Amino acid sequence: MAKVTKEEAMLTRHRLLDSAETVFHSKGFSRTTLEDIAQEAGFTRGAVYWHFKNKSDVFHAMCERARLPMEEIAEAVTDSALNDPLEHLRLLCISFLKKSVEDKHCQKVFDILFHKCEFVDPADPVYKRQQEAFKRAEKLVENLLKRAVLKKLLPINLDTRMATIIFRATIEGILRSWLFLPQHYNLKNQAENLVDACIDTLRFGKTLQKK
Amino acid sequence: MAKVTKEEAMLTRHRLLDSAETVFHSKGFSRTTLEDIAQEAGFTRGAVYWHFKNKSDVFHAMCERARLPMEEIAEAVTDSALNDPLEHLRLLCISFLKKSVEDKHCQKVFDILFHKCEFVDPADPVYKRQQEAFKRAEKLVENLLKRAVLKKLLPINLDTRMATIIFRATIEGILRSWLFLPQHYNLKNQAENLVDACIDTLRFGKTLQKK
DNA sequence: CGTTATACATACAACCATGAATGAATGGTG
DNA sequence: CACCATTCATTCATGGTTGTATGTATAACG
Repeated sequence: MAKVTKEEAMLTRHRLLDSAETVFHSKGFSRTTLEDIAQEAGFTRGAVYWHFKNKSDVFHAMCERARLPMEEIAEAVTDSALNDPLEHLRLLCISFLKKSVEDKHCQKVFDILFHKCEFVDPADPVYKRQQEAFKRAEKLVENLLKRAVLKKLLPINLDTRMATIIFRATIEGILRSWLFLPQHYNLKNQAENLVDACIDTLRFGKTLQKK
Repeated sequence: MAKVTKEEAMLTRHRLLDSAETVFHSKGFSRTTLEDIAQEAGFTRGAVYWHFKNKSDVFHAMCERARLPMEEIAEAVTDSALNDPLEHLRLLCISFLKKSVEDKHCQKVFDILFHKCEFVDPADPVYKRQQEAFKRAEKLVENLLKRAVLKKLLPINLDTRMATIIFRATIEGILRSWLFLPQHYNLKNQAENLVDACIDTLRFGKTLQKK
């Protein structure tokens, strides 16, 4: 028993990543061994060490794989809301939240990133990934807010900097809290309302306006 | 060299917890050894095993110690804003955020809880602590919101449930994001504005009103 | 003032995960 | 068809951490 088709090899790679998702999710990053991951997928550690450098590399690959569906969403939204930056932001957040509820892969990976791993070494690729994701999200939001202001969809004197910070923090907080206690309420049903409420803050809040 | 005063023993206990804070914060929970904690404080593992059952027990004690200053804040606020539930909530959040910035102990512990440990086993005391802290915060917020509605400080038809969820998530998200990138902006200066913006959402948001 | 429990340091045994080294079997390639 | 690289399994050596057991000096106590 050894040596399979290239396709089969890619399949085992994905099975290993699936396995990593489940095991990381149930045991946490630090407590899972490569033995756990291999066994869950029906292989041995040899397979893992062939496809990946070490445990951190498995983690990195797992995150990278989960990134694609999210980017697809972003592109789909960009196409559908071309000239309305505020609607763009709205749809982006709603689909982001809904996707995190519906897609079990995304859900697990986000839950792992929020609650089942540690961010310690700033040189760690996963740490840098998160930092960049944060900054990218901020730039995206702030850019959309500024365009919305220009189009008079938001108050002319909106403090876009503070608005961005609080808006992004809210979306993140909503997802993180729900992942921590999913049975607490139905996020899938409430996603629109919650996002709309966030946008209300931008529209009607006096505190976020300068001077 | 052995056997010191009871006071000295209490002092070493606190020094070990200080040490735990710094080491957990710099290396993360899973990567820190009891040897690390002991050495940082100038003791050996024997001292740690005398004062605590194991590493989880150290962690638990560390959290427990950091809890007190936060509760003092809550009490101080309760005294100062007796008949204005909305102002109560406002002061509570502002002082909570400011304390997290000013008090280095609180800051480290929160950073550890957010980014440098894993929440896996629901039976783990620390996991349960967090769950209960979450639920307590929600009840506190919702209670204050309901009282504010009764006092006509907030719209009569406010959906307090959703309002609570989004409000608490925002405050948590703000703190977490700032801890992740503290140099991103000055939270201490902006705390009031951010909290006021959250309260604006409750006041002026149409989406959070029922029907 | 003698005894005992305390507050640590030191020493020891056991386990477990890692990473590399090796093996084996087959698919791809000329 | 022969050879080599691929894909995984198996084995081995190693180190590092844990928990406990033991040692010890002294503060607390009667």
